[in-house]
Parts: sequence; C-alpha cells; structure tokens
Amino acid sequence: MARAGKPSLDDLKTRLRDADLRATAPRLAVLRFLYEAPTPVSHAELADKLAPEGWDRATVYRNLNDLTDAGIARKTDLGDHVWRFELLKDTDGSHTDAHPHFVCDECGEVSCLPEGTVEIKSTRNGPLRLKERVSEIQLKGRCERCN
Amino acid sequence: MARAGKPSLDDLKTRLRDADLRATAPRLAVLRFLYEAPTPVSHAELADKLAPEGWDRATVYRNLNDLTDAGIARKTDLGDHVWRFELLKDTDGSHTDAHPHFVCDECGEVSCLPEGTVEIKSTRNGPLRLKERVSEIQLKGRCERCN
DNA sequence: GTCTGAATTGCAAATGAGTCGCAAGTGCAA
DNA sequence: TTGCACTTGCGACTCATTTGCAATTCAGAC
Repeated sequence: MARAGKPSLDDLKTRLRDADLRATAPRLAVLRFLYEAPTPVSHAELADKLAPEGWDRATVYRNLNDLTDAGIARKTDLGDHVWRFELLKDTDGSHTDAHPHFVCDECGEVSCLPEGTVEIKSTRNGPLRLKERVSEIQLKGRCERCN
Repeated sequence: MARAGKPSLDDLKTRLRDADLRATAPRLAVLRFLYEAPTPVSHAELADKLAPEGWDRATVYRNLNDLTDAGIARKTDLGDHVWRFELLKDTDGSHTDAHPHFVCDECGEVSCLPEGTVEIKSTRNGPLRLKERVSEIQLKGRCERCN
C-alpha cells in the first residue's frame, strides 16, 4: 500500500504520545517496523527482526497488543491461524484502512487488495445493512504465483 | 443453511466409507454433529458436546482432521484464532459450499451468508481473474444482535 | 536539570490449544 | 470367523502466547 514517506523519529513519538503511550525504545522499534511493512506482519516475523536489536519477544508481544488497544494497529487472523498486525490509517491518511486482504492457501502470502475490489450486496435485514456492519473483508485462495 | 433432512446412520456410514474412512463410533458422532450444526463448529464446542458421550478430545481432533483430509469437511480460521470445521457439500448437494462467512467481533458468533452476498470485481491481472482464484470469503464486523 | 511515581521491560515460569507415541481395541474384507 | 491395518484413549509433549514480578526507564512537576 502507498506510504507517505518514511516517518521521522519524532513523528513516531508523537503518534505514540497522542495515544497515551510512552515512547520507549522497543515501542518505537515495533511501530517503525509496522510503518515499513507493506502487508500485515506476524509477531514471529517482527520478533525475529527485532531480536537482533535486543528486544524481548514478550515485550514485542505486549507492544503489539498495546498498539492494537490504542487503536494504532489492528490484529487479525487472516485464516492461517497466525496473528498479524497492521497499522491503521493515521490522522493524515497516510496509511490505508478498510481494504480487503487476500491470503494464499498455498504459500501463505498475504496481500492487500485495493478498496472497492469486493462489493457487499445490501441486504435489508436489521436497522443497519450488512455492508455497514462489516469492518473487514478477507479472501482466501491461490495467489497468482501459486495459481 | 438448508439441510436435506436428518441423515440416517447408514447415510453417515456410507459417506465415511466412500471416503475410505472406517465407520467408527466416535467418527460417526463427529460427523453427525457436523451435519446438524448450522454453522462452522470449533473443536472445543464439539469436544464439549461429545465428551459426555465418552469421546476423547484427541480423538475428536483427529477425526476432524481426518474428515478434512478426506474432503468431507473443511477447516477454517474465521479470524478469531479458533479452528472451525464445516461439512462440505456432499454428492447429492444437500450441503452448501462457497458461501461467505460472517464473524462477529463482539460475541464471536459465526454465521453463513447466502451465496452471492459478496461480489468480487474482476481484475484483469494474471491468467486467472481474482474471482476465479478465491476459495473462501470471510467478513468480520458486528452482528445484528451486537450491532 | 533533578526527582518521583507510574508505565514498561526482561526474564523466567505458567498456561493452553493442538499434536504425538504407543499399547490396546475394533471394523471390515476375505 | 479371523487377521491385520486402522483407530482409539491416555499421557506426555510442543510451542505460541501470557503472566508475575523485580529492576529499569519515561515524562511531568519542581
């Protein structure tokens, strides 16, 4: 997904503080990683990349959950039984949101599809139509490579 | 989803044998349960219901996986990090397939949506269009009750 | 700039879903 | 009816995630 340039350290700190989270080193490392990831990232990937920098797995976990609770990131299971984390759109709209995800059954690759790729037919049951109640769309199948 | 009447014990046995699985008591119990479940069932739900009948958790698990491997059932993670199993359409078409699933973020309830509720816009990338590569569609959000 | 309380971290231990090994039991084809 | 491969039950085990807690580090107040 498009990205509005690499955020500065101050940008990251601000984003954390705005969410009432302290800007600690491991937290910043996690946040930076999420900013730079093109698709949702699993805890394992994150921990593996961050371990060399000396951050504890439990700390990475807690931070991921903190970011999720604070509404900065979102935690999903894309159908392969692995939690993945993805940054949510921030105030200046530089991050995307609401796009469908596609997970390959074969290789496990996760990709983001453009918004609008999937249309939900309105059904008139209940006060809110289905479309308005949906917060996330996930498709599974074979990616082009594995086709 | 619609069901073509309660299957007889012999129906169940036949379905297993056709798949080269022995018709053992716990296997039949699991299969019957899946037939009667209106939506995908988690292992825990199944084990809890079948435990009183004396079936072991591990056995239930293995059977669920056997049925999946045999193509009788399908195993999915609907986004909440819980494996759920669902019967696939059998030869006489009495079971459904290919319908989207909706999982409530709030209460965790899983429901099946009618086929056609979700439309995938064709994108012209690759030899097969996206639509043709998708095997499953999952929506998440608030169910009507939790709305 | 220093201080202080509260938020965080790191480590180790706990938890829990799901899996595996193996001896005993059972379905089914001959 | 019989033999054997398939299954079961049970306990042990794995591995991702969580938790407890003492030590450390932020960030606002002085």
